Amino acid sequence: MSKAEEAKKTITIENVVASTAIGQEIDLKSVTLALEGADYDPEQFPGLVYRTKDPKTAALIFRSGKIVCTGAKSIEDVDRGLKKVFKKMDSVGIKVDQNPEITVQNIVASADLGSVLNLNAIAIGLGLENIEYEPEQFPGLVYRLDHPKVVVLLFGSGKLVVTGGKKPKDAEEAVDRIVKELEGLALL
Amino acid sequence: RLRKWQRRIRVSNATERNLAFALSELDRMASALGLPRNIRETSAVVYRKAVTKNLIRGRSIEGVAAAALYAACRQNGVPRTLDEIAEVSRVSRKEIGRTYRFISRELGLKLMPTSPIDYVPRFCSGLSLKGEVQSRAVEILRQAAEKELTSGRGPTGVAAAAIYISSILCGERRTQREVANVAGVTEVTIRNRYKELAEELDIEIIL
DNA sequence: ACGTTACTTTCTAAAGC
DNA sequence: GCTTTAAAAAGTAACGT
Repeated sequence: MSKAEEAKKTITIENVVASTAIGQEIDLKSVTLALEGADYDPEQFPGLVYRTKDPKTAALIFRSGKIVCTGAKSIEDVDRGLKKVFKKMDSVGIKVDQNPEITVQNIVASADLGSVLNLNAIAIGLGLENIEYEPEQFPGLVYRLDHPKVVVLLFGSGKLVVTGGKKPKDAEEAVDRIVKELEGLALL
Repeated sequence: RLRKWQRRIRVSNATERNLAFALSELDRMASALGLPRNIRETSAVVYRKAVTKNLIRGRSIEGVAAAALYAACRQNGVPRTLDEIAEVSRVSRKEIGRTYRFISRELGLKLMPTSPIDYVPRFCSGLSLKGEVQSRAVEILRQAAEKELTSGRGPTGVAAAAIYISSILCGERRTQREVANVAGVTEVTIRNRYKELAEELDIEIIL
């Protein structure tokens, strides 16, 4: 089996960020008082923070009725988490459309290439103009891809992070390309 | 017609005033760090290029000047850490680092990551260590680079560890605390790096 | 010299300063 | 640009014991 196939098997989705909107304005003040565990400090941030334990997510609820859900480990968990948020809103007297459109905005995934990397050689090989590698500031090498449009963080251990994608397939394509480019340069 | 001329003169004056301020800022920081004239000139060149490409928009003159100085030190092979630049700047280390990344990319500076070797002469002189200790530290760092013991590690920490080992091997031992202070890293970092170097390079350290 | 916590980098939406 | 949220990677730092 190819190294690309092996690496793709190690992909783990670590965080999914999604946005949605209930079609209604919300009085965050009253919601804060009605929902236990709700954090709302308009001086600091205009959104109300509400956390769910299963799945573990954090929802940011805004006056406009727009909601951002972060922390889910899968797209399914985003839906489950938001369903719970909607139910809670409902129980507090806010009429919520139980099936609003949910848009995945960002997916963070990790993976393992299986062998250590020489980041210095990779920085030169992939081109200093396309890469950011400043070990004084951060141990990871930053590689921005155009297709798919994601950002990959490569580490000396061979592990990596792919972020910026909107679907699981973006991470797979990114790993595939990274492996092939590194193999082409004999750096993997 | 006349207004257009006045505007040009005004813009010109503002541009020249800003450039003069930036150059004096570069000079002030360079003096505080005791940097030689060639680096001050390099930093001025980098700053002028940034102005020519309109990279100052949305950024402070101090921030771009600090980033230009940081870049100039690296271009000349005598890097200062972001912490050292930040100490003589009014801008935060975080802001200098982000501005450096921006102008580096926009100006196509294509600088290689800082090598631990470039810190050896300065750190060694700060510890009053002789040339023999320096060359031995450099040799350790060359081997470390070949065995890929530097990927992702902070250059100053690796350099400090090599100097620590070298000082012991040469019979001019410096304590981890002394080396840590000169290199601007913690003793914990030196300990982690030197243990790794000693083991991977089969160097026996007898304390 | 441990252990723990926390900060560095990347991404993304939200409303408002 | 900033503010807040979540998450991983690995290095470094700063606490406390």
